[in-house]
Amino acid sequence: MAKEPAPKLPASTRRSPCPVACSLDIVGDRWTLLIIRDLLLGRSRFKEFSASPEGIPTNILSERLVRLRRSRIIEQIPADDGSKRRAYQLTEKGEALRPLLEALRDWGLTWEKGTRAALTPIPRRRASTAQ
Amino acid sequence: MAKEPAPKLPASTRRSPCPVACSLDIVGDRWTLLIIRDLLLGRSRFKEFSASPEGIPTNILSERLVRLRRSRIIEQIPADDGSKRRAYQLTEKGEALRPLLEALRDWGLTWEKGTRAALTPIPRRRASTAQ
DNA sequence: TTCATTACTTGCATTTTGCAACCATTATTA
DNA sequence: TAATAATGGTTGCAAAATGCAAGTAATGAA
Repeated sequence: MAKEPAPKLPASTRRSPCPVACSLDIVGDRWTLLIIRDLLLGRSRFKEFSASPEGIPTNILSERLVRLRRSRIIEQIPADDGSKRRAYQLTEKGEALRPLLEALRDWGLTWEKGTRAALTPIPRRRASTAQ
Repeated sequence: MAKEPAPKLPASTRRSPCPVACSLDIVGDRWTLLIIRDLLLGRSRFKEFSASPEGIPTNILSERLVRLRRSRIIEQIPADDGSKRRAYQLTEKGEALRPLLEALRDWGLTWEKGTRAALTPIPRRRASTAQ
């Protein structure tokens, strides 16, 4: 990871106690929610996030994954392909962002011409269900 | 306004046709949705946005207001205090962001300790209802 | 053991942010 | 009416974040 982005985001560094502002402190940038989107779509590996059409730079992706793990929105699990590599998956806290992503999707579909649905409801996967 | 931020945000400058990515191109930063929050709470003047506890810098606020008008999310109307000054209000497209803000609020309230509700449902105001 | 892939890190140029100061109108007051 | 204050911004600049290309360490495959 490139640079330490503050130890744990303690409540004292928040801009205000407003839950909207607080949520934006955590997921309010151009890339973080795209990673969440990919996870909701079933993607789980660094390479898969990197391959998404928006083309997130690898240094940004790497830093965001660290930040998301610190915020307990994602966790690392053993990859289900038998290799030693690890995969990412949403925690319960991360899964709870689904309505937010759906709201973003619905607004975009309704008000911006030329967008096409990408975030369809997919079956939830739960931790330790390595299937 | 400080610097022209691209004429109209034509579809061709989008990172992808994904409606989530497209929405984030428009409202995906740390400040824009706080302005929308304030508008949903009934605030309508530059000074009121500026006075919110998160303390948005005035140059950022100014640039975001221009951008939001370009995206037809807000519009300027005559202030309802009889003065020559103008106020901002949400368009229908902007009001349609309400579920998104509610999702942000709910997630913050549930998962981040120490946040307090700020975005409560308030009666809608419609354009040209200068009351 | 060599090569390819994955999952990153590093360096650097460009862009955005944040802060403080300043300025032009509009409104208030004396 | 003149002076003063408040509103709604700009401007300049330092610091931080972003984006791109290139490099690297640790697997995994042949």
